[in-house]
Amino acid sequence: MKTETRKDEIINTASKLFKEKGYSAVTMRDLATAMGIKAASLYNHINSKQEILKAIIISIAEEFTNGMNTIIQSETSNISKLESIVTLHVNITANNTNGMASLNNDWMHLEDQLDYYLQLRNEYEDNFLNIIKEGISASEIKNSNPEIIMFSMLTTLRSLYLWIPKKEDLNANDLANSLSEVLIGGINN
Amino acid sequence: MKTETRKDEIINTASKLFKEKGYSAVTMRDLATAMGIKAASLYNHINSKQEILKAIIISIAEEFTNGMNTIIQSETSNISKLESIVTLHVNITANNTNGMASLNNDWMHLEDQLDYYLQLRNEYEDNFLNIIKEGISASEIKNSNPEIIMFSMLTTLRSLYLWIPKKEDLNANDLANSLSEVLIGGINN
DNA sequence: TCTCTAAACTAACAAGTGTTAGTTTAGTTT
DNA sequence: AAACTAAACTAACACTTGTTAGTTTAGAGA
Repeated sequence: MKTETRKDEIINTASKLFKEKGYSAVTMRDLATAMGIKAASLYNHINSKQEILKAIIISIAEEFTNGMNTIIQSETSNISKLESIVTLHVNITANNTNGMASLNNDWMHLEDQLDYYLQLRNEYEDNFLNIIKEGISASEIKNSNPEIIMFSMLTTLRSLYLWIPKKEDLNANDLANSLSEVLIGGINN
Repeated sequence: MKTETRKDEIINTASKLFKEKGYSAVTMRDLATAMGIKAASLYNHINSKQEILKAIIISIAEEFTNGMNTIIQSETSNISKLESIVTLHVNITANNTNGMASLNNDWMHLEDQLDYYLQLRNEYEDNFLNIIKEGISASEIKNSNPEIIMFSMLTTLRSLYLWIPKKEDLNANDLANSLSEVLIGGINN
């Protein structure tokens, strides 16, 4: 755990503000005020507002990609892969709640990195859907519309950032288990 | 079906733009361009940008409140009330996809009407949660954490606006049925 | 033809936007 | 003591923002 640089502090503060009002509604003066400095001083540490957004979103997106790659390479049942996906989302979200808000709500304001982000997202969803389809083929999962199953799971998981901060008492493992029960218990044969 | 006034056209166009980039990132000049007119001309029909947001969000929020009131007064099982909630979301979303995006993502930019919106939302969630709790008491529903069940259902339903436009071929009834199967089938005893 | 009206226009405003340039401050290293 | 460095500052820029005021246009009703 490296010590937090001033740049990291700025990015973390920005994440919090972006979560509350969205990227476009947060000005560099808002961010500076939250840091207790003047707007121009921010530029000693970062190059642009856009760079902050990119730093927040891309690193999380890559965490998801890495996690998914590990999961698809694992030799287990498809149900257990889905459980791993739930855990992946709970873990990533639990340690970067604010950043997840930007990933969900402000990705379209990425400029140079927009295409790269969309590529990662599409690959992620393709992998997710394949696990469900193979689960259905293997009779592990009910023969419902696989896209609806993925949609239902993924939107729930993507919204965790709204829910986790309200339940500080609940630990990540318990939450992942309860969620798996609700989300997967339902589609299990 | 009254004919659409110029004001309605503006609100509908605004909904579409707000869905794509969010309220704060859409300028009055963007909106005017999309309408094929100049920004100042918008003010012949509307009083402010804020009024547009209010018109979009509050009317939908009230539709949900009305729908929920009908459901809680109906004399059926709690499971069937949950199915009605799914249908309510599918129907409202299907005929105002763009508006649902603002309701989900831009409610915090409401000014005068923010408290009213939050009141409606809180009441809605309280009613939703009560149905689940009563369903558990009556052994209609698995004894899982009721808040997690609501969270899972509600976030899925709130994200329908992203999903419905991609599946024009699927009709609202089929979607509501499939969704109920996935969402409720899982928690049914 | 004259008047009315819906809906567009041009021009401008005051405030707010992201960002740059150059300077000051205070602590650390040589 | 001198030099360096991280991190703040003031001042300003060019541009964009929502909005207002006053004017023009074109079609409908009298």
